Amino acid sequence: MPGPPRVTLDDVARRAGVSTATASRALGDHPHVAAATRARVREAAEALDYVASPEATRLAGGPTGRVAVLVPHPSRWFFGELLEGLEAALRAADLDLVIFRVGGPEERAAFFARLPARRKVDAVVVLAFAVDELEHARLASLGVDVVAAGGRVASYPSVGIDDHVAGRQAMDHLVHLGHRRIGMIAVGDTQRSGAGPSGKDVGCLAPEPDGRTSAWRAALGDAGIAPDDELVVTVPWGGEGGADGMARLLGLRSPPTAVFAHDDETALGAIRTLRRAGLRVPEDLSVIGVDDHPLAALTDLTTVAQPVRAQGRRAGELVVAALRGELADGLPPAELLPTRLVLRGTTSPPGAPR
Amino acid sequence: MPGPPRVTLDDVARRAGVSTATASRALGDHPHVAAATRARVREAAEALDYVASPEATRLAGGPTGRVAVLVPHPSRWFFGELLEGLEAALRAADLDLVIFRVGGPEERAAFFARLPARRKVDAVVVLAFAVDELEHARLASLGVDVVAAGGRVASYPSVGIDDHVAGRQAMDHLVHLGHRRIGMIAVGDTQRSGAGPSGKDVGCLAPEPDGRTSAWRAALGDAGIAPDDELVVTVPWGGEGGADGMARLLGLRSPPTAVFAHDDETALGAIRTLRRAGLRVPEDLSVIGVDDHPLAALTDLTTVAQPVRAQGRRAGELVVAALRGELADGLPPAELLPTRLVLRGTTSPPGAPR
DNA sequence: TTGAAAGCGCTAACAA
DNA sequence: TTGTTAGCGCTTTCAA
Repeated sequence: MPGPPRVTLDDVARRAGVSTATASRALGDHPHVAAATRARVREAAEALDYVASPEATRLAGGPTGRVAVLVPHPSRWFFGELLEGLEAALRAADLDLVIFRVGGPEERAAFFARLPARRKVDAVVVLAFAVDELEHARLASLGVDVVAAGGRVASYPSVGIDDHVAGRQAMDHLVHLGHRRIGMIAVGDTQRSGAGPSGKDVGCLAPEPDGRTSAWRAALGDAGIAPDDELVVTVPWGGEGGADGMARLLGLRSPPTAVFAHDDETALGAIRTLRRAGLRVPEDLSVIGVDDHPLAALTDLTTVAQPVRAQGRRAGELVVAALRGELADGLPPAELLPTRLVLRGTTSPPGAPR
Repeated sequence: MPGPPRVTLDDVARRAGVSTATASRALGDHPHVAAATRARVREAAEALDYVASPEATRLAGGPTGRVAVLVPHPSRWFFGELLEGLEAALRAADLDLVIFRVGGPEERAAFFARLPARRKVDAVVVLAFAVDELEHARLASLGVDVVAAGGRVASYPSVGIDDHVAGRQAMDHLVHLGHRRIGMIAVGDTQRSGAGPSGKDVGCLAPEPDGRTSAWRAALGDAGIAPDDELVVTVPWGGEGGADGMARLLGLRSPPTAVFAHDDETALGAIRTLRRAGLRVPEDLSVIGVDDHPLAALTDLTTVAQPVRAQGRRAGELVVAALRGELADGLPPAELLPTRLVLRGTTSPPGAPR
């Protein structure tokens, strides 16, 4: 690996017949550079295929041009979509994305203990997880901008959806269909690192603890139905979790006629359990999810769609704005992107003719 | 954003009572440093919570400590898994992962034209796509090590599976069940950027053009069945593609009794079409995929499992070895990880009693 | 074994 | 508007 011959700013400056200082200014779009000079420098740079050394740039006081992203589970569709959107927005601004996985509690603790992103990035994007007090302090110690995507974190600018509204869209749909006994398969927040070091978990830094579940309760209340907590089961994320949750609901003395699953993958798991139990969806039991995962369309799953990639993209734009110092002071903005009900084939009125 | 007070090597050296040169050597595990001195420096660094500035390190001639990964579609399970494995291996070696999306032809062309990774990384990992001659040259111009994961690229060290073997495992299973008319839903290689600039596509740099399809042909041949090309349909990647492919196969004068889908998501799409057509799986038609996607277990899909995350992890290890100069010279190693048939509920003998 | 000193390539005062 | 110059924090000769 000999490496290509390095073209330096000196080379460019020499070719353009100016000093390196002028060359630097010209390339950096600084004011006070004659248009002709600027053009000449640009040409020289172009001709020489010049690329500034990011290291030297940074060392001399510039930004790193890098953004860290903290992602719990890169292989899940939701996070992958966020990542795609984020990458696109940052790439457009010529920023590089450095990925840090913070999945399980150990990985997460390791990240915040060692802070491997230290001194390496201009900003950090947190993907869809609650940040506790200690973590918040560690992040602050990086001295860089922080943005949250895919979930709200009160202390940072963020972009996400309103989980309560999304939940209401799902629940209201079921209620309007005439269901009165509606189950909920919630997903245990495996993201939480547990209670903080002080023993108290810091709610104010966490995303809405349970927007979708609170929507379940509220929708029932508004419909004059007394919420039966027995109908809420909490499971680990994923299809298997959904399958288990559904099994638990079916084991109730009085099972629900409809189920609101935290997300599409959980919903698909629930449907598997129903199929295995010989129950028909939606004739015997309706199921609705959240996300509009590609497989939802494929499996004809009724769901509440959320624009995931757009959340990532918008978060990237917030990062760019923050780095330009264009973010308004005061309360960090919390942008909520719209969700919408997508009617498909897994919901129908209760006891509908097969 | 005031940023934290920066601790420099000078601070560490001063605290340890040595020169920066010695401190640098001590921290960098160089020879010719007294054990006691080394310990003292280490302590000082620890106490001061010192982190070397990567920029300064690099500028002074060290490595960047960064690896670029070129990924076509971050939101797909397969790529997400590769990413997770890769990140884990690199993180263990204290290397950062910078992500570059190279999805569509434009993005891809843009990447290779601008080469935004230039001067920023010590190595590049290419995730599961063919690299044409021009791209190969551009990558070489980076002057860094290149490793391929999730697919073979002849000129680079790589880790993947043997697509032909995987295909045979699937096909042989169907053949052994007694199927003689077996369809194949292949996935169009949307990764190829098309013919190179010279008009000729460079086969030698591409992964096996079609291991799974060649397995289809070979398995039939070995079973004494004349392959009918009509039974091979090529579709775009994804569930919808699979659904279309299946529809085309059903439209044949003589449809197959079993179908080998390129991957699980394609297979799931195919199954949807079958369900909508009122056909039972596997009684009327068997379906098998490749991957062992989490949803395969959930949907009881018979498949050929491949260890995706392990491929990513192993690729990361190859990168680390390469950076240490530990990679044997000569032919780049092509590691093939084992695949295995996972029997589930979507395959059965043809015309099996329902 | 350790220290002094010279850069690495760039940006940002400060002068001109 | 442009040039001169002094670092940014580290690694690495070369001497001691």
